[in-house]
Amino acid sequence: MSGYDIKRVLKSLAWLIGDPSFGSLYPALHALLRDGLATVEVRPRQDKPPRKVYSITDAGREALQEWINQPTSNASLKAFVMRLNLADSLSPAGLVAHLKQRRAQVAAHRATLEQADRTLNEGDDLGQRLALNYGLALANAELAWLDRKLDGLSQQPRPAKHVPGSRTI
Amino acid sequence: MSGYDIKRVLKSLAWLIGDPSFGSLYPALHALLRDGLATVEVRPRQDKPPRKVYSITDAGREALQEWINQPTSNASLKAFVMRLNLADSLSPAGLVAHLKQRRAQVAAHRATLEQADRTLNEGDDLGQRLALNYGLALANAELAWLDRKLDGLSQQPRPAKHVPGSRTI
DNA sequence: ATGTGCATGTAACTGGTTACATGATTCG
DNA sequence: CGAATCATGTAACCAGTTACATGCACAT
Repeated sequence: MSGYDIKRVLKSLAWLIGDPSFGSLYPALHALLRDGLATVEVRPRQDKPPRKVYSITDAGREALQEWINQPTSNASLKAFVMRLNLADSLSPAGLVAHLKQRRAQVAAHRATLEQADRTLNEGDDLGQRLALNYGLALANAELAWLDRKLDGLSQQPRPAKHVPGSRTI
Repeated sequence: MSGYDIKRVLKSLAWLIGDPSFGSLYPALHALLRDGLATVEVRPRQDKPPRKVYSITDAGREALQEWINQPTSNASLKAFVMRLNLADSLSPAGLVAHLKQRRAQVAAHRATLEQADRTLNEGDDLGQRLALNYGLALANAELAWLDRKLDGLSQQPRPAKHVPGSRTI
């Protein structure tokens, strides 16, 4: 993809992972080139300015794999979605491990929220209770989603062929 | 509260809003003092190091109100939770407005996710589809939560007295 | 005694944003 | 014909983290 393309994809997930500026994206791409993790190919087009199409190298794939596999101690939503987005590069087993890891983290997080909710006595700060309640709702929704996906993945580890109209995912 | 107290509260919501380091928290507190938005009171304690208890000033309250009221163009989860956490400082009507604003933003966001989901054809990138699906699930959960809260707030704008065992929020 | 939690701070570094700069194309 | 979108980049600035520095209290 080109830098612009990457920006567009990231933008579509802006709610989850934010939307990096070109001022950080292009330098990052240049750094990848410098480190041999990616290559560029300048594609001239009719009546259009040429685009710079970046491709990942073997070294890049290796580094990516390493990044994906390193355990995320912090339960950062952003990092999780980024990894999810790159799930292709994971083996099916790796994906399951990733989801399970996330599940454990969210469950732990929910426990701390519930703990905080319990210690916060009735009369207290409405705002804090609202925020806590919100967090719990989101955590529960995420756990439900993770369980659904994990269930689906364990039942049919690799959907051999696409059945028209099934829309699994 | 003291800087340490603030850190603890923020930490309990780390999943939602992250957990700022002391290296940013203390300087921020000093800046508030400098700008007259807060005051400190040093409270010496028996057998313990003194704590610096910060209090908001009228000017600070004003600035906070301004911050809360300014429309959040970016649907940042972090900013939303922060505002939620400070809902006390809002009038009940302000809180409702805030929730409604958020509802509109999340709905818009869900629409863009659905759009992206539709354009992403079947065979495409599993990772991207997973991330999109995840985003949709979270968005739907949040919308449901917002609707529930908005419903509750419109029915009893201000619960006059606490009824034991009700646990509304 | 040693480590963990309380409690406060500073300085170097880093990663990111904002603003700037350029230029072609497409749409109303 | 001007505005928006495509498309790429650089430089100044800023907000935050990491690492460092200090010291007391409490539990194992």
